Amino acid sequence: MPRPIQLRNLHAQVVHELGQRIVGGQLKPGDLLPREEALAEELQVSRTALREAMKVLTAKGLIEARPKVGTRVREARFWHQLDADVLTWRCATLPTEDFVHKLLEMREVIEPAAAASAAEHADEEQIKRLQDAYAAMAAARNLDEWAVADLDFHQAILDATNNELMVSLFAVIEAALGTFFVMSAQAADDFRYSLPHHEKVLQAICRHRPDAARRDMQHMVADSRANMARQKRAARKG
Amino acid sequence: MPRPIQLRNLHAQVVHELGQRIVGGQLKPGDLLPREEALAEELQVSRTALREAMKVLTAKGLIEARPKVGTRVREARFWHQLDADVLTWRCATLPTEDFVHKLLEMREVIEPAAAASAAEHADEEQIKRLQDAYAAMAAARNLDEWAVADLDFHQAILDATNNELMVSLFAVIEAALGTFFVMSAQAADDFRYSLPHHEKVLQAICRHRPDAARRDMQHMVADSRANMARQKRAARKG
DNA sequence: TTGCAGTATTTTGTAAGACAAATTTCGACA
DNA sequence: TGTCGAAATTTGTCTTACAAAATACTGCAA
Repeated sequence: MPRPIQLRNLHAQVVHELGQRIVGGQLKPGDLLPREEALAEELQVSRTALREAMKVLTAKGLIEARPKVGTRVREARFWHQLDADVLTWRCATLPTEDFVHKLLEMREVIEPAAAASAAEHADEEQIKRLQDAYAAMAAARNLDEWAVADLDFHQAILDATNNELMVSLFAVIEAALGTFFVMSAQAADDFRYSLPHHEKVLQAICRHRPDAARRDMQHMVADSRANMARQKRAARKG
Repeated sequence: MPRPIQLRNLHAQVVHELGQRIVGGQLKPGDLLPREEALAEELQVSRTALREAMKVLTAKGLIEARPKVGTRVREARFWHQLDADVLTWRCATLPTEDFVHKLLEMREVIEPAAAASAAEHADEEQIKRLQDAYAAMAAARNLDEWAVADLDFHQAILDATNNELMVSLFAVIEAALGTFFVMSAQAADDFRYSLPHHEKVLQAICRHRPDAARRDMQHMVADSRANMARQKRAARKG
């Protein structure tokens, strides 16, 4: 008996439901939502709960409400694309090739710079955490364990920059790596292939060598891109 | 007669008011907000409007509500630091030297990469817009006109990457440039000093030279950093 | 027929009151 | 002293009512 996904709050569920409809393309920019009373009835919630959800979606730039005229879906250029929820909704279905490319471009920009900054600013505790994450990757016995440890590793690097703006970009890295994990789930045998790349980056950061850290991270992401392309070809021949 | 700042909606005003109190440090992480009924009375709004505002602040990661225990201000590491509102609230008062440094670090990461990507991906219309923005900068007769055109120029570059994730980083650039404009408001005589830098970047993008665009943009941001340091020294002595 | 003004209508915005659900706290009892 | 259960408090949800804003329409006059 598949019970419905229980998010903590009712309005959180509504946010998720409508957000997914919009970002997923079921509701298109320019579309007019049903009036609040009708939509509330359709979703089986009170107008109060619905409105709390709508305010959140408005804050994410997805919709725009005006008296008398109604509530419209905004153009995609107004969406807060870096918002963790928006990214999650975009990756809910397997992302398009185009979007995967954009995620990779972001990694290529963010991660080498973050690695360099981390090599410069990381304190001992942060380096310890990085080492722990690496150890967990080395010890991973399946793709799931690897994925958790890998995310931890990359987050630890962002944290080690000691720049909270950089840290907030983790949502993007998470989306990119998450997509990659899903795509490589089929070929799950050699999930540890990138461990040497991680070790190099780890060493460079431990030794406080920004340039080396940047270069090694560039290699890691470039390799990741190549691997993704390989996955794609395999999937096509499939 | 200074009328209160009229944001469109009541709850938008409440979002602004509470958001500023939190990000501005008047309410600190761990602090417990008054219960909804009391806070609503303090702010002279209904509980309904207050709750719509609280949901927005929750979505921005600033607060966390739980039944019986109340609503707490979350630790800064959970705040959505890239959110345009959060950035605005942080820059509402003149930012700390530390934060200015972090904004500059972000510019150094984002803008050279964006310029390179723009040189690769920009279409004719996007280049036209970039040229228009440059022309407006060249024609600017005061710091205000310059600021508008400058923001336009940098946004046009992000748009020309044709990567909506990159475009969403404009909120960060806007905060960084905005802070810079405020700081250099005193020495408003040579506000056009960086025009040659902009011209070089423009040319590189027009000619589709990614490497040149990256390098020239690096120079521009480095120069901006040097100028900021100069402002700071002047402010200390002055 | 066309333009304008004023009115009607529709939709979101705000308020208020009641009750449900969750969670902590405190007390009773073993 | 420990554990279980009841009470109290705070957020969560629903309902109803009305205010405000903006469009659409209607009728009048030029």
